[in-house]
Amino acid sequence: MTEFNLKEKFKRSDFRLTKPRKIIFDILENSEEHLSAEDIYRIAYNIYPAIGLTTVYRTLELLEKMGIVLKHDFGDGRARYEIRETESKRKGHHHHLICKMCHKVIDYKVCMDEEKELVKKTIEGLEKKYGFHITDHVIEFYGYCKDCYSKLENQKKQRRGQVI
Amino acid sequence: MTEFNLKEKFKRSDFRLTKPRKIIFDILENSEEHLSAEDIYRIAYNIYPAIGLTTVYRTLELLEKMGIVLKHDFGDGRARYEIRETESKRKGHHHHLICKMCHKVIDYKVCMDEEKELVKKTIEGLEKKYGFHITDHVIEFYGYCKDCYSKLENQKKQRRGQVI
DNA sequence: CTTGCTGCAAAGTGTTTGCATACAT
DNA sequence: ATGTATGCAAACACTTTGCAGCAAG
Repeated sequence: MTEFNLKEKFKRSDFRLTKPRKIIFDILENSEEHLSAEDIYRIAYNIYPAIGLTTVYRTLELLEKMGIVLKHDFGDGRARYEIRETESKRKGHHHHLICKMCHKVIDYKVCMDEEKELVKKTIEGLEKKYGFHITDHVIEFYGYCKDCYSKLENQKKQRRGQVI
Repeated sequence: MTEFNLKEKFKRSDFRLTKPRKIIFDILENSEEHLSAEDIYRIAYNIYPAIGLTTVYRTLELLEKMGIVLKHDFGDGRARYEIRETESKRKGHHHHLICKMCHKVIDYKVCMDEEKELVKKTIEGLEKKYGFHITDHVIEFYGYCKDCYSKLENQKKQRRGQVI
């Protein structure tokens, strides 16, 4: 059985359960979003204005090293953090669909057993072949969302118009 | 038939084929690595010391927008660029295996038709469901390479030793 | 009490921008 | 000739570090 409470998990570790950490854990556990350090800082600040952005960065770094949080780069110039599915009651395993223009990210649930099976097989193969110890995988699809795609098409049309 | 020469492709476009661009194209076409802007700048500098790092960034941005180059973040704090397989005689379609500690990246070729089929099916499903126009996908496995993994294990042992 | 954790300010680092000049077409 | 592309320097934005004080265990 997986334990879904970061605070519990932390008490059992050698790290200290401080006020800033408690707040950051709550935010991560209760968010569906991909939060940046700044996002988390702002939310935390409302609860506990004494908190510093540095602490947010340091806590996230710690959580990442502990394998509790995943750090992503979706191309908008800042790292985004997300709690792992095994640590969250809310998030199941999912992949990402990312707009290269507005950087919107859609989580989509993986339902196909076929895919899970294939990923498992791939991991086994890679670990054997390259001697890696694999802990995570990322499957992401990049492109343009509906809105940005039509903007793009309009731009093309306009450019053609100017040339004529 | 795909055209494998960036310079040719560029002549047909509305952009100007300048000396810095020629050099950057050559570097990208002839490299097997995932180069950073700085890497490319250094190689280019040896051929043409008048080149500026800014130009490298701007050229890479342009190539990315044209869909000729892929920009990656492997977690070492700088973007890395790689020519697309359709633009290169050298690189076939591949995915990445990334060490979270030393940031080494292994390219592995995808041979399984099963996987290609699944990816195709997934893309079609996502485009329909979310109205996205998908242009790229990324499949990456993260973990620790053999060396870093044993370093990690040693650290754990030492820490246990200290506690006793 | 001990020492890990915190917040602040400052430094660091990759990347982008403003601008006058050079150059491809 | 004309307008795009360039290189430099400066600006930016996110992230990390040094340090003295605070507080969890």
